[in-house]
Amino acid sequence: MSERDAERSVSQTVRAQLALRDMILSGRLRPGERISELQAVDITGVSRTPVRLALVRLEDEGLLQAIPSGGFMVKAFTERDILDSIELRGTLEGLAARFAAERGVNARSLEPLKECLGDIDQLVRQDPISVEAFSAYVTMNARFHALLNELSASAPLIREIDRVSALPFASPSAFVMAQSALPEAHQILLIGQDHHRIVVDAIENREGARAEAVMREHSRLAARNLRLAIRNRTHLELMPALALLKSSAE
Amino acid sequence: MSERDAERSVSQTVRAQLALRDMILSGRLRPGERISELQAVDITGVSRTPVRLALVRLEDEGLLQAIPSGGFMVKAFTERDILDSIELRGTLEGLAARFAAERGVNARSLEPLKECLGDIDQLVRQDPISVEAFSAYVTMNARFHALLNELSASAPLIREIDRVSALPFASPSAFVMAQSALPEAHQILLIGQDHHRIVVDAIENREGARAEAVMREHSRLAARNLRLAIRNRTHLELMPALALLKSSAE
DNA sequence: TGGGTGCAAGATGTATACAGTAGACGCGAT
DNA sequence: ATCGCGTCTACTGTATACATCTTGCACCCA
Repeated sequence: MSERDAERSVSQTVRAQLALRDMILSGRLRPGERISELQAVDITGVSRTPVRLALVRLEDEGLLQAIPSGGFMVKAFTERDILDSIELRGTLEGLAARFAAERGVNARSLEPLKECLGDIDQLVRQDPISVEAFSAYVTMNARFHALLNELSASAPLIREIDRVSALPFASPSAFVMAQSALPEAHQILLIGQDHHRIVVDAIENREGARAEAVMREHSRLAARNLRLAIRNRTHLELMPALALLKSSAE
Repeated sequence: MSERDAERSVSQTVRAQLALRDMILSGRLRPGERISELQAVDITGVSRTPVRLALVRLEDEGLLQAIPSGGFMVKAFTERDILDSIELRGTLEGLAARFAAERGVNARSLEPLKECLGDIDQLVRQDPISVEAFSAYVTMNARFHALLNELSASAPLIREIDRVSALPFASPSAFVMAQSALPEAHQILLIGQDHHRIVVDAIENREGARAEAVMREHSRLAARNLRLAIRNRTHLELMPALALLKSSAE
């Protein structure tokens, strides 16, 4: 399918949503700035109706904030908001891991997870790790987390995790690329992979508390990465989500 | 302000949303049933544009489910979904309590919470408890939980708690009224109030783990109520949310 | 009789016209 | 000079007309 066909196949609403999200995350629309519907029409090239739907969707995605008198503005986040969102994700993923462990999962469901574990092993075995490997890690890591969440077999929980992870700075892989520029990079990746291994082991042995605790701690690696990267001012361009930071030290 | 004025002052979108939500929760629209936009126009009396927005909002509220080929259907929930949602709320409220405890709150912020505690005390002191007192309890309980969540001072967390609690069967007071018909009613209320007291104490003493644990356990009272009420088949009409139950034993 | 194809009806997706309202700017009066 | 009022502009909220797509039913052919 050609790119043009693909563009035609998605609805105007989705197209508008993607375009606006891109504008926001790239920082071309600054936090606090009001987005008028007509302005959004100019940006996206679609009419007001789908633009309106896209704005509503971006609002509950958390990127926009409704103005009481009508309309929307770009939401601003504090560093605390970001750290809290990461802790929030960790808590939810911890709950998912606990559910999986306590309720038990059959051996076959664990197979793809272990396979994924092996794939990541191969990546982190390199020293130093290439940028391509980092990029591959982001993909595999996302897959691992998705598989893990599914093991909870809890639709309401998965829904909330997906929602929280949709925030650009709260996803499991948000700051992995930024981390690639840090001297501690390799070590952090090895620790993260150890967490992965432990949580699978805990689930297999039906150790709910252990599974929960390690997933919580796992999310704090992302918090650590964020703090390191901000303090070192290294490669802030690898973390586009930071465009949403209020009073940013950018 | 007259009722008619009030009706005029809210937008058509909100009015449509309220009308449709009412139809869903009252069971007049059955789980799995498709809601066409034109049908919704007939029900609400507003045009398709605001109806569409209302449907989108109800979707991310969790009451509707998008159909891949377009349109929406009423979402169906299993008993497990409901129990998981309650556990989910408890986990989030636990996190809020832990944040409050670990980060510390000044004495003045605790005052309204303690006041609320006292008000609930007066209610549960009655024996037996009148239906009016149960109704008042629902209000005070909601206030207590709201104040507690605010103590976390975490906007992202409060946002998620509000979202989860918006599900009609996951809110802190969802099954309190049903409980009013149970013989264990008074005892359960006293235990719940004890939890309230403990979490305030834990926050005051900066005992994060204790605050978190008690709020988790607190939510399980709701789960217990639900199970009791369903098994006893008592006053299912007091739990309109159960209209959403899949293959319900209604 | 069963399966496939085509048509029709009704649904959603989209665009646009119109109405109502909030906010800003300027002008006048005190 | 400052405060208040009025007007004007531009935005959002709403309704509706049009286009496209899905789906269900009927008919025809094998």
